[in-house]
Amino acid sequence: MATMQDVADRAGVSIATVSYVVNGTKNVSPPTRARIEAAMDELRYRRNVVARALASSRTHIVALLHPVLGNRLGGTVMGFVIAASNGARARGYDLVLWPVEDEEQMSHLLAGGLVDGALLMEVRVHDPRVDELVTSSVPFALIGRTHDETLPFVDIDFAATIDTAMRHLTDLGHQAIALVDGNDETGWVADLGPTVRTEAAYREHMTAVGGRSVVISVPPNAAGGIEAARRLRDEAPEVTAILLMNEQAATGLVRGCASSGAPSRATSPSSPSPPRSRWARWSIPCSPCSRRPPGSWGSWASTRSSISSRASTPAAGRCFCRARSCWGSPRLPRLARAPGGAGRAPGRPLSATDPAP
Amino acid sequence: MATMQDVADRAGVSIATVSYVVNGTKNVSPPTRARIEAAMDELRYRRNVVARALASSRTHIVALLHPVLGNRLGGTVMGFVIAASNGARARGYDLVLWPVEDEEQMSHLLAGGLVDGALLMEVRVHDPRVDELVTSSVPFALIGRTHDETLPFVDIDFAATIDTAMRHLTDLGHQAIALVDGNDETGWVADLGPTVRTEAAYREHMTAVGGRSVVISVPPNAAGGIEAARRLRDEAPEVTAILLMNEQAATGLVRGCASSGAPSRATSPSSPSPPRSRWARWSIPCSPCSRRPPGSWGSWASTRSSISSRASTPAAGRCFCRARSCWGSPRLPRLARAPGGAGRAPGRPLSATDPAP
DNA sequence: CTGAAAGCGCTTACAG
DNA sequence: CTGAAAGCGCTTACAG
Repeated sequence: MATMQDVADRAGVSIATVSYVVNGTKNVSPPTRARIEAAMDELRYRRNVVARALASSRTHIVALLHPVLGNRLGGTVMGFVIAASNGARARGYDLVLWPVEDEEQMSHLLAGGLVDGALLMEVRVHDPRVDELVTSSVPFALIGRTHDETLPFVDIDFAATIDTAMRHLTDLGHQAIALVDGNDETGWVADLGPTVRTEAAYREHMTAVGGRSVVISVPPNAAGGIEAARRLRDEAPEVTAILLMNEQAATGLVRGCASSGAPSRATSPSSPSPPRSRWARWSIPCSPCSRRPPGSWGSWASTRSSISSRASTPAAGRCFCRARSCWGSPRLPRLARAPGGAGRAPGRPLSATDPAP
Repeated sequence: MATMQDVADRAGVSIATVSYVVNGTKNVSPPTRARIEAAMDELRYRRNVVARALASSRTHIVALLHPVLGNRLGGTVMGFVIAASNGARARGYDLVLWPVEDEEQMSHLLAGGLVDGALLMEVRVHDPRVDELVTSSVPFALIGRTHDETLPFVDIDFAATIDTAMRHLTDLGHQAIALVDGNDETGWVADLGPTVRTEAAYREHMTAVGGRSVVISVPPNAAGGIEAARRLRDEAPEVTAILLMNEQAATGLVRGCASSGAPSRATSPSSPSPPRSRWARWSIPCSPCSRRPPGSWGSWASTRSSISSRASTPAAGRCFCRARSCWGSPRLPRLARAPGGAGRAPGRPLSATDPAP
C-alpha cells in the first residue's frame, strides 16, 4: 500500500504538500496539484485513516451503539440507522453500528479514542450507559431519552401517538381499552423509554375519561402475546380494544385472541351466524395502510407504534401509526450552544466543522 | 485522558515497560507490575487504540459489511451478526456492523487500514463487492457465497432446505407446488445466493419428480406478496402449496391468497360449510414451532427458509425451517492453508494469532 | 527484567 | 505556494 511519502517522492514534492491536496487544506498551484494527483492515481494511493486519526485526533467515525439483543432489528430501528448513516456521510463521517452489551464495553470503546461521536439506541429511563456517555469526553446524542431531558436527544412523541390511537378507538365506539406492553425478567424492557412513556400517557388518558386502566406487560415474543391474550380474557373480559406497544408479541397476541373463540367473518354477507368470539376481527394498521384492503390483515411488525384494535367498523384505510416525532426538538439547538467550550465537550451535538481539540 | 507516558512517569518506569504490562507481551517483575497497575488505576488509564493500531498495524476490529437496504434485519441475519460478534470478542476482536452502499465505499474502507478483517453479508452470485474484497489485502470471509466456491465462506445449505420442505409437502399429498421468491428492479435480489440456489434446487426437484416448475418472483414487500397471490391464481390455478423464499412478502402473500376467496375453517367441526377458498388454511412453520398449536398461525418473518403450505393436515408440531447449514464447511480449512504467504493474504480466513505484517 | 530509540503514516503550525 | 520538522501515542526489536 503506497504511502504519502511514496506519492511525494514520485511527484517531486514534500509530504506536506501531498497532505494539503489530499485534504484540500491549503491552496496548491495547479501544476503541482496535477503532478500529485497523477502520482496518487498511479500508485493507487489511499490515505491511511489510522495515521490520520492519530495525527489529527479525529477519526471521522460515529458509532451507533446498539445493545446486542437477540431480537431482529425492526423497521423503526432501521429507519433511525439509515437516517443516521446518511446524515453522517453527508457530513464526512462514517457511521458504524457497534453492538455493545453493557456500559463496561462502552467505556472501553469510548476511551479508546476510536470514535468522534456516539449515538445511543434503546435508551432506558434509568440508563447506566448514558451515565457512562456523560462521563466520557465523547460528544453524543440519544435516540430516545432518559428521565433527564436536558441531555441531547431525538425521540418519538409517545404522548401524541397514544393520543392519536385512543382517538381512533374511541371514534369507533370503544371504551374499555387495554394496553399491552413489554416486560422481561431483567426489567430492561419495562424501563425502556417507549414502554414507560406510552404507559404513562395511556393511564393519563384513561384517568381523564374516567375509565379503568388495564395494562398487561409481557415478554417481547410470541409466547408473551399469547399470555397477554389469556390474561385479558381472564382479568379484563370487558375489554374490546387493545393498544399494542410490543411489536414482537403481536403474532402471539392475535393468535391467542383468535383461539379464545372460533374465528368468524362478522362482515361477510354469506355468513349468517354471528361472531362467535369477542375477537371476531382484528385489524393492525401499519405503514403501508393505504394499500391495505379495509378489514384485512395489515403487515406485521411494522412499527412499534402499531395499534391493534377490534375494528367492528373497518378502518377504511386510515393509518394510525405515523407517530409524530420530536426530530429537531428545540432541545438540540439549545444544547448546541451549551457551555463546554472547546474540544469534545460532553452533551454537545456533533458537528462536521468542529475544530480538532 | 492519561497517556502511557503519564503512567510511566508516575510509576517511575519507562514507557516500554508500561506497554509490556498493558499487553502482557513480556514478563515484568511483580513489584514493578504492581506499581504500574496502581498508576494506571489512579490515572484511569485507557490505551489509545488508534495509536496502538498505527504502531502495530493491527486494529483488532473486524467489519461486518452489510448493504444499506431499507429492510429490517431479520432473525437469520441477526443470528449471524450476534454469532460473529461473540466469535470476534472471544478472539480479542471487536465486531462492527458497517453499512456499505457499494464496492466503491467498501474499497475506501478496506484501504484505509481501519479493519483487520471483513465479513460480507447478502452475497450475490456475481458480486462486485467480493471482487473488491479479493483485490484488497484484507482477510475476509463471506456469509453466503458467489459462483466461485473456492473463496472462504459459510452458508446455509439451500439444497437440503428445499429437500426437507418438498418432502414435507409431498408427505402431505401435495404435487403442484410453486416457489415464490424475490426480485427487484435492479436485479439485486434475483442474484442473491439464497434466491438463485433455492430456485435451482426447486427446479431440479420438480424435474426429478416430473412436475411443472412454477416460479413467481416478486419484490420483497407486502405488495409483492399480493402480486404473487394474484399471479398464482391466474397463471397456476392447479397449485395447492407454496414454498416461500421471500420473507418480506409473506404477509402480502397470505393476505392475497385469503382474499382470493372467503376464509373458512375447514377443520372446525362447528362449521358445516366446505372451504370456500383453495387457500382455506395456511400454516407457516417457523423456529418456535414446538410451541405452535397445530394449524394455527406461526410467527411471521421467522427465517428466510420459512415454508408456507396449505396444510390440509395440521403440521403437528414439526419444524421445517431449521435449515441445515454449511458452517465449518471443509472449504474453510482447505483455504486456511491456501497460498498467499505471510501477512494478510486475500482469501485467508481470519485468525487471532496472525502475526503483524 | 528494564530502557533508549526508531518508527508506524499522517497533520499542522511555523518559516521562508 | 512549498517544505522542514515536531508530534500524535503507541509497539517492538535491540541492548544491557
